[in-house]
Amino acid sequence: MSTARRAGYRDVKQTILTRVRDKTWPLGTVLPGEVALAAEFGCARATINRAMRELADEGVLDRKRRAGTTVLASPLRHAKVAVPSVRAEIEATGATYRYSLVSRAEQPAPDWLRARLSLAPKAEVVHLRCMHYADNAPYQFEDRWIVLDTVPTALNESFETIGPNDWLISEMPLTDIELVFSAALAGTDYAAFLDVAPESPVFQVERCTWLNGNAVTLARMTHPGSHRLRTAL
Amino acid sequence: MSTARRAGYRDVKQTILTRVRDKTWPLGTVLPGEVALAAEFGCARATINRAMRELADEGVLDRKRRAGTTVLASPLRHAKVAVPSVRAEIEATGATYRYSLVSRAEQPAPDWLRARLSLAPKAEVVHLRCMHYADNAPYQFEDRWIVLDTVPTALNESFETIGPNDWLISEMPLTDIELVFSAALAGTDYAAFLDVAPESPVFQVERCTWLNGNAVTLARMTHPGSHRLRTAL
DNA sequence: ATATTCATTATGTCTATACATATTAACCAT
DNA sequence: ATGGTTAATATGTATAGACATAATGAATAT
Repeated sequence: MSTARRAGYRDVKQTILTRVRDKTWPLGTVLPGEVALAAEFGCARATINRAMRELADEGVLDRKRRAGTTVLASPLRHAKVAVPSVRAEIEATGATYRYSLVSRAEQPAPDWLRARLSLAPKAEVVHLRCMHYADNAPYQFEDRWIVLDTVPTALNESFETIGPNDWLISEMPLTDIELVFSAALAGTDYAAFLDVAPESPVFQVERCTWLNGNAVTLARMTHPGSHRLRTAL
Repeated sequence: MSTARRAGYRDVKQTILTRVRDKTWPLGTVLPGEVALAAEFGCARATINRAMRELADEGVLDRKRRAGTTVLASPLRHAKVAVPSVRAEIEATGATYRYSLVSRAEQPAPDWLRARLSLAPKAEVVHLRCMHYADNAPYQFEDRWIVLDTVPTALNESFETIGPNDWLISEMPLTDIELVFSAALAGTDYAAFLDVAPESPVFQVERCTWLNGNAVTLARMTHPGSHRLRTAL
């Protein structure tokens, strides 16, 4: 009558999750060991192991050798933020993407940037300013600094037809990303590029990327305040 | 001479990652099958499987039955955003946390909220307005709506000493979260609470949470524009 | 009391094997 | 050509058994 196939790791995960959610196993509970659960579910220890390991990866459980598996405090502490390239972000909405280079300069890294990225005193960077349009409406103004010590090939690239983000993705491996979100006022500079009033709010995302501890690039991306970064999980 | 223990799944992961990064296996490459790699690394197929599966989970590889495993475009598409409670967020910086309830009202859900959370026409909500201080300086103004159909116990809670977020965490399980980040102007209302000028920018995070498809609560959290939400991966 | 040693225990990882399942490519009939 | 059937194939999942490793707590020595 029932569809009871043997329990797979998904079934086990689901059941454990339910028991955590309905407080059958409240906060801090140490769950039965893998062998015990394997007996209960009638499956192999490896199956229980995978279920519990994945729940631990997802932040639901905490596992320690010898100590056993415990229920963690807040089941949902983390959300994933998609970090698509602007192009992908725009094209995903069905709009037409257009890129335009505003300026390009090779220069010594300004002090604030050296401090921010822990650069050497005489580090050189390429500073780009770019615009990204969605259906010809201003979508994002991008201030981009690329560290030449880490990415020397940036010297030979004009960035007139390809955006720095798309170029870097195809050119450079990355190991770390740091994101900072904040709000600011448009001011005269951004206002002109984004076609909004200087006293209107703008939404900024700063993205630093690193390769094995060496700074690769810093991007400061500015959107009209009406822009919304949506994410789920 | 070499420390060559038998390759574990971590070693396999590392080696594959290196080959992806140094373009030994460029974008779109279909990697050798699991059996072939198992032979190369001198380990069992399950070991290769785990390594590749985890890399797929991390967004480096794409796996399809029969089609094989391919190298994905952007090695870092997702970042995790920590969603701590305000209290934890403030106390993590070493500052003293203070909470204060501004207002509390039980009312029918306004139209925009009903639409936003897909509520029934006659749904009732508790609307709270709260302030969170770090070292007695305004840190966050919180507009909070709690859906009474889903959380009836909110009726009996005054929220005068405990913030709605802390209360909900201890009270309710959650299954889904949606976050929206944006920028806005303070305006007279927020300005007074956050102690900033009305024409200054504010940073807003809207958080909807759900339990099995039923809306639990919506929080609109407003910070002074200088606030920075930092995240890494 | 304090430190050291050591057995115990739960998880961590690997192996070899088996069967399931999605997808493609080749084949065949129309 | 077109459409449907089928076999081959790579991954997906499960199994039992084995050994590794970290953490605990008890027993022991200082």
